[in-house]
Amino acid sequence: MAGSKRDKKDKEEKKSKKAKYEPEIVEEEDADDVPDTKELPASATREVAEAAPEDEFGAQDYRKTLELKGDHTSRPLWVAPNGHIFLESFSPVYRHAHDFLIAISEPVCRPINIHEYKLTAYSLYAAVSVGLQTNDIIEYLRRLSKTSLPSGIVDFIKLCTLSYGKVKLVLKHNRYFVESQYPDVLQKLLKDPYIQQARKRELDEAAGNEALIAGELTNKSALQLNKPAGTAADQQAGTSTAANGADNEEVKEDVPDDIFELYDKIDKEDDDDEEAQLKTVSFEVNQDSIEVLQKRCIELEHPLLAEYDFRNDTVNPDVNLDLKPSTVLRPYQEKSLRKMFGNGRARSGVIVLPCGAGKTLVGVTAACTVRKRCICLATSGVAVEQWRSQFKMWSTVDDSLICRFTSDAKDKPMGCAICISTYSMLAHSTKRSWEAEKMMEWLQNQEWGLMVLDEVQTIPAKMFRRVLTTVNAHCKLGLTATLVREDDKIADLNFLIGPKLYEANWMELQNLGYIARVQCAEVWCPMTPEFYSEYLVMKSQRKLLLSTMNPNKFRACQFLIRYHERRNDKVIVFSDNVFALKHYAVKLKKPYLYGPTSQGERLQILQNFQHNPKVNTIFVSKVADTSFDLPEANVLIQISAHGGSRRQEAQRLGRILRAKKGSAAEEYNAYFYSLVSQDTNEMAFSLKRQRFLVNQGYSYKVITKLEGMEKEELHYRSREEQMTLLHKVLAASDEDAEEERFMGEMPGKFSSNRKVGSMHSLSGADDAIYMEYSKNRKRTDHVHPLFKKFKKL
DNA sequence: GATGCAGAAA
DNA sequence: ATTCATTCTGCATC
Repeated sequence: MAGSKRDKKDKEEKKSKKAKYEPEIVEEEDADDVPDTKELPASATREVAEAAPEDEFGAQDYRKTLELKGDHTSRPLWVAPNGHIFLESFSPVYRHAHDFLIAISEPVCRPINIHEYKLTAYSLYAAVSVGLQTNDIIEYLRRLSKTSLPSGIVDFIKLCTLSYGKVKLVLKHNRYFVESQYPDVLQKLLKDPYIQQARKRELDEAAGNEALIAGELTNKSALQLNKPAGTAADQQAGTSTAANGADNEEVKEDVPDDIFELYDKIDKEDDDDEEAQLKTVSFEVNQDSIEVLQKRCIELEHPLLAEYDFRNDTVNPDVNLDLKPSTVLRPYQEKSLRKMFGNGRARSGVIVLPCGAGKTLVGVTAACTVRKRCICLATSGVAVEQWRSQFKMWSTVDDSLICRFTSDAKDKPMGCAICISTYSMLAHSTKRSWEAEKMMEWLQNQEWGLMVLDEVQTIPAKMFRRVLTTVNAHCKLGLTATLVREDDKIADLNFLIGPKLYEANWMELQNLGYIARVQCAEVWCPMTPEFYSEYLVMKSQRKLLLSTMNPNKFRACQFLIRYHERRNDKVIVFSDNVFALKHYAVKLKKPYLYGPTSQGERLQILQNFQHNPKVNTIFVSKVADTSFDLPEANVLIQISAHGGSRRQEAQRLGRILRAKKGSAAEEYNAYFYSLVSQDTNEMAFSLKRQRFLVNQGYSYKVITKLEGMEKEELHYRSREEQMTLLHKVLAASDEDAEEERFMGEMPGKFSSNRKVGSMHSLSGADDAIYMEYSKNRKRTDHVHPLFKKFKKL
């Protein structure tokens, strides 16, 4: 066993050349400095080695290695030896298989028919920490699979899961301990120099015991594990499992029995998977070293599980906090909470739900379940207010128990049950006001039951670390809409907060009517000749401006606004570029809102948009990416977006995702347009931005011509108007970059650009191609270029 | 006291 | 590589 493990590791190291194994000892004099955690431990990121013959197209043929089962048609999965799993979404047991796969693997891509998942060490670690056991995983996978399981997969699962979940990090009396029921595991960990450093020694030595103190912290609670009672989550839990049962009955005949048998078994075990174990060994660790410790433990393949046995915590007082009887949770919200509280304790981790799907309610319910002091962190002051009002809306909490802590609202902290603050407030590094200083002291001296971290993906990792290390909480719950980032920092969440506990499938929520059904479209706007010739000569920053100010784009935007206003839709237009934002808004006589807009004015604009039937369109900058709710909007037009940020695209889509009422008859009830200037950088960026949503199953329709646009009276129809606009744009950009423009005129310097230009100026031919393209794809049934690859599947 | 602006930080 | 928007604080008002 140990031998095969070593082999595996060697193989991995060879495969990913960046794997670094020699630990560097932390410098003594720089105790504050956290060692570099950017590099993820190889054991955490590793994947299963590829082992299949490839043809010249990279397709792999497993017919020789895997045996197809006789009844394969009624089993939903293909498990490839490289750890990728393919699920038929039309299978009668789709739901079960999906729940299972979400628990053990990462979703890669979920278009209509076949969903792709990937087994990783992290995902298996997460599976163990929500209560699944090695044999269950293998067994269930085997039963769902159409073929025999690749032996490499079985080994990989064993390797990743057997050692996981055996060591816990617990907070007791405001001190941290590493705890385990397996003394040999702790012994092994303590041989590591990092972990030795992290260990707090005085205590053990004072007790005159060099070795581990066995049984010092006996885990009595393991004996009495009941499901949390009294919350709506539990009342609903019963009904929804009953519904699942009904599903089973209907389809059972078509499906091999073993699939259901095991599912029921796992379902039961999930609740009481822990056997009564009385011997627990532990050692104390320094709070400052927690992060190093966590990282090291992952590298040693014993990730620390952070669980909070809140119902047996007699040190911290219970707080009077319950959900209102009228509060009803949606099935997926319960499901995510059941992952968190599955064994009667609170597990730390991340819950991923799309915007508008009710993340806040999940957080509130978690707080009401734990019923200990709870600290909530949000990204902005506005969000803090929103959390407060949501707490009041869903729970019975008394106003006096909520304590806000922001620069302009500091409630009295004493005796409060819920503290809501911002990340920047807690992470503030420079001088604090007297009041803030006092408040921080108090916060740090508390032992918090639950820490809720909102919009966890947007926080810079550094700030995040500071927050996590200054405040002590038994359990951390991260909430987010998207677990993607363009940098690699997202994996840090895994050991800073905990594993992903639950991730919703956007398409599924859409089909069930919990979020709006969105039609995504990419509208291609040809550049006018004048703008394009300038575009070719400009440097990249101003290319951006020119492509967003493209008169044809403006006209498309105006047309779409008019079209949707006639249908009584509420439209928001996004522009990252402030100049474009103002110009569009002023020209179209619509209100706009951006950074410098004062708090009061923002409120006014938003309220008008919500209640005033005359204000149906607003223009917003990046500010609206996060922070405030726009519950009414159902049309979104994006005229400029910076870079290829998948997260931004997803977040913006989220702005119109709140389910709309009274439109069940229509196929779509929300619209998302991305206006793209043809032949510019925007095309490439737009493709990149869409990747996340495409993986979630959304499809983008390409529109090259908007029906009925000719008939409308729109701005910038004549060449004169367009030229005036061009001059205005150039003048505006000249203001801040005069010399650059001058350089642009010089023949030598930009010759290469000009060459590109001359190639593109053959674009008479290009136009012809696009014309043909649009003809083929006109109206219905277009296949976006992106989807070609899915068709092959 | 609230409001508004500058300056720093991330 | 830059821009934009954010949050703090402190100091000036009215």
